[in-house]
Amino acid sequence: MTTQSDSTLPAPGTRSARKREAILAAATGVFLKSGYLGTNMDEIAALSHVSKQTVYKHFSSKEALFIEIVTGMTDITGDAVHDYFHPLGDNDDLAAYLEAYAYRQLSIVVTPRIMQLRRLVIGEVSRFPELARVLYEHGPGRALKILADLFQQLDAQGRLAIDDPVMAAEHFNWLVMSAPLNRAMLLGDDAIPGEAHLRRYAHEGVRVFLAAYGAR
Amino acid sequence: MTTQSDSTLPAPGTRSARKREAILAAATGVFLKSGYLGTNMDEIAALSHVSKQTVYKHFSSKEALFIEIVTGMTDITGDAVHDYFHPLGDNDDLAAYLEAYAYRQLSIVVTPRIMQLRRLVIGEVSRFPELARVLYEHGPGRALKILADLFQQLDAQGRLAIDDPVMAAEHFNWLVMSAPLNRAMLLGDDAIPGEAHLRRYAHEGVRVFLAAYGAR
DNA sequence: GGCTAGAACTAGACGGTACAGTACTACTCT
DNA sequence: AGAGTAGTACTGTACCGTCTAGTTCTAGCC
Repeated sequence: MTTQSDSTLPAPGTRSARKREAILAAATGVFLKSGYLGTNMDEIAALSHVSKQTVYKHFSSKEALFIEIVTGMTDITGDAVHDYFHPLGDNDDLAAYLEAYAYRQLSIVVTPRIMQLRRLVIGEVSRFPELARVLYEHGPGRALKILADLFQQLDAQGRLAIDDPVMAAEHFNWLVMSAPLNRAMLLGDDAIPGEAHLRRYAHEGVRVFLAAYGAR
Repeated sequence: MTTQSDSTLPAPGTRSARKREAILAAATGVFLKSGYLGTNMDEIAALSHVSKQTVYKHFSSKEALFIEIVTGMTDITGDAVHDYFHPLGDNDDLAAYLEAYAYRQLSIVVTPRIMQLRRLVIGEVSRFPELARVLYEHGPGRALKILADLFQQLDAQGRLAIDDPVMAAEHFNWLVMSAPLNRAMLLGDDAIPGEAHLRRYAHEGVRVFLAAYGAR
């Protein structure tokens, strides 16, 4: 699931690999701060304490470096949300289970770095449509698929009453995520709600969801 | 509510005013297509069949022109959503009323131009935080305020059962808007759902909302 | 350990291009 | 007549990607 600019990466731990990591780290910061066009390669070189030559030895162009960074962050974030996903046991409390899932997702996504990544990718949809598609599929798309499967199962078990699992997944996902996400997208990182608020969004979102889709 | 770059606008209908409109129209297209940094003033001048001198006679800088365009579009769109807002009569069907409101909002916002405006503003949050704040307040912020007031009234009338009107407004708003909005934000204008789909989002959103907040 | 060949890296200059905003002269609409 | 505009050259700056010459690291071998 990882993408790399070249077929050969330097062996980990070597000087080359360390430089490469330094470049990636610095470039990530600069791209997130200044956007694609607003970023210049001299600043990246300076910030990573590396010569521009070395930057171009590791990444063939500004565009390649940008793509590498965005896909990397996208992969890592998507994995973080779903890696700890454990199935629901027959005797587990459904509301608590959904709330825990909702809160984990919120607390990972509604984060300054990830919010800025979203802003960056959204701003570049026309220049890099493929990148935005990947972000959608590794983010909301993946979550929606998992939730739809889960809800279909729970419907079959009689624990939920669901006609259209995909619609239900969308409702669940956005009931929980939308309010804090959209606020933070436009109002900036200062508008990111604290932990208590996020827990409340998770709780109330699940409450509404179960009122509409709970087994009768 | 309208913003203007200078305190004096040319009298409408004059050559000056016509040129100004031509510049605004052309610049809108270019900014929406290429973003702030990706836009160049020569292209705007050429597209509006006007010399660069004239562009700078009407707008003091690229930044001023950009701000003018974004605030203008934001104002117009916010007004379009709420101008036709008529209050709910005592005997009107609540579900139908909410569905109509939801559909109107969807059909205005989930539109190539407005989606591209959102992408543009979101991508420039760090460069123009004030612009993003204005977009939030004239868009979601305004809608949330109106909905919260409405829900509070309906709760007092016993037609809804609502503890927290703001939370309810957020749930309503995003139940309806989020799925199509987020798809289109990242997947591009081709992913904008057709009318039938938008109606279904409005219908299902209202259904879930009423299941959770309907009077018992 | 010490030695060497080759790879990786540094520092900065440079070519080429793009572009915001200005200057200047001639034209044209009111 | 005179304000507004066209056309276009120009200034100054920014920046991607390359090049060059000199330096430092690394891996393998004695």
